[in-house]
Amino acid sequence: MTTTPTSPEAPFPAPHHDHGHCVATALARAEALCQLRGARLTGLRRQVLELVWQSHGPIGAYDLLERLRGLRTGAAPPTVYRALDFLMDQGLVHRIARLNAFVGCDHPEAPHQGQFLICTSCGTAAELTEPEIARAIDRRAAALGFQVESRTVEVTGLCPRCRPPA
Amino acid sequence: MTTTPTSPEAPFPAPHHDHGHCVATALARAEALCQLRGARLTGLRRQVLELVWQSHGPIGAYDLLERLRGLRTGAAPPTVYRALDFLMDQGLVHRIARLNAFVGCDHPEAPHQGQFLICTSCGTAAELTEPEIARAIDRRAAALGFQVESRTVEVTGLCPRCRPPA
DNA sequence: GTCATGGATGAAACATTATAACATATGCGC
DNA sequence: GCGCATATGTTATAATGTTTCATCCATGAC
Repeated sequence: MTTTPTSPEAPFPAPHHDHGHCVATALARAEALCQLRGARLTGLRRQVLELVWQSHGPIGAYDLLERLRGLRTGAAPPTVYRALDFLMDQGLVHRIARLNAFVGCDHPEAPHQGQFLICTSCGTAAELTEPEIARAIDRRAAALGFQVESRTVEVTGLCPRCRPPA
Repeated sequence: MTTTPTSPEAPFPAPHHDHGHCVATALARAEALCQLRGARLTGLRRQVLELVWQSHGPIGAYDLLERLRGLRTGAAPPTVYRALDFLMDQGLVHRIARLNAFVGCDHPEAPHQGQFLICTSCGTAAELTEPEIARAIDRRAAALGFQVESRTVEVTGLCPRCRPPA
C-alpha cells in the first residue's frame, strides 16, 4: 500500500489522497473493534464518527451538529456530545483541548492519549505516538512523586506543506 | 531560604506555607519585570494578577471576575480577559487548556510555555520546565518537518500528597 | 498649557462550547 | 410479552469567551 497518508511515518496526509478510503477504513475498524468489545456502535454514533473522519481535521462539536442535522432531524447538542463521549471512551476519537475540537484516531486498538502536531495555517492535526515524549514526562513526574493518569501534548506550528521552504 | 515552596525542585507547594509571601513576591517580580520592559502593569492588571496568585491554583476567568467585583465595580468579562491577555503576553500567567483556567507563573523572566502536572484530587497545578520533554517533542516534530511554535503539555494525575501512600 | 494620539477601560450585547434534567424509545435477556 | 439497562429526544440552562463602540487617561509634540 503506497498511499497510507495516516501511517505513523507520515502523519500529515497528502493533499489529494483518497479520503473516502480513509473514512471507510476507519469506520470498518471501529465496527470490528466495537463488536470485539461488545460496545454498541449505533447508527447515530457511527454517523458522528463518519462526520468526524470526513472533516479531515479537528472539528468542533457544533460544526458536527450542523452536519448531523443534514443526516437526521432533531439532533441537539447532547446528541453530539453523547456520541462523542462514547467514541472517546472507545478511543475512536480524541479531543484537542486547545481547539475545543475532535479528531478521529488512527489506531484505536490500544487505549492511549494522543499527542498532536497542529498546523496553525491549514488546521490539520497529526497524531503522534512517541514513547520518548511520554517517557520524558513520566520520568520527571516520578521524580516529583506525581502519579500520572493522562498526558495531553498539543504542539502548534507549521506543517511541512505550510512552512516556508527554506 | 528554606521555605521556597514554588522552587523548581519542589513544585508542589507545602500545605501550610505562607502563601501571602508567595503572592507578594510574585507581584514584586511582575512590577520589576514590567518596568524593565516598558509594559504597563496598571492597577487593574495588578489586581487580576494578585487574584490569580491568591487562588493558589488554577482559577477560571469567571471566578476571577467574581472576586474582582469585590475589589472594583463594573467589572465585566472583557475586563478579566483583557487583563489576562496582557498577563499572558508578559509571561506572568499561563493558561491551562484542559481546565479553561489560569495560573500564575513562577519564573516569568524568560518567555516559555508551561508544562503542568495537575492533581485531579486537590486541583493544584505544578509547573515544570523540563528541557528533556521539549527536546523529545522537538526531535519528533523536526523528523516530520514540522516547525514548532508552542508546546502544550498538561499531565493529570495525583500529586504526592493525594496519591495513595504505597 | 493644551492638544492630538494611542493605549486602557467601561459597558452592552452576543457567540461559542458544554451540561443538566427529565421524558421517551429501543434493544436484549428472560 | 416483560422488565431492565442503555440509548436517544427534547428543552432549558450553564460556563466560557468575543465583538463592538464609547469613554477615559497617560504621554509626548508643539
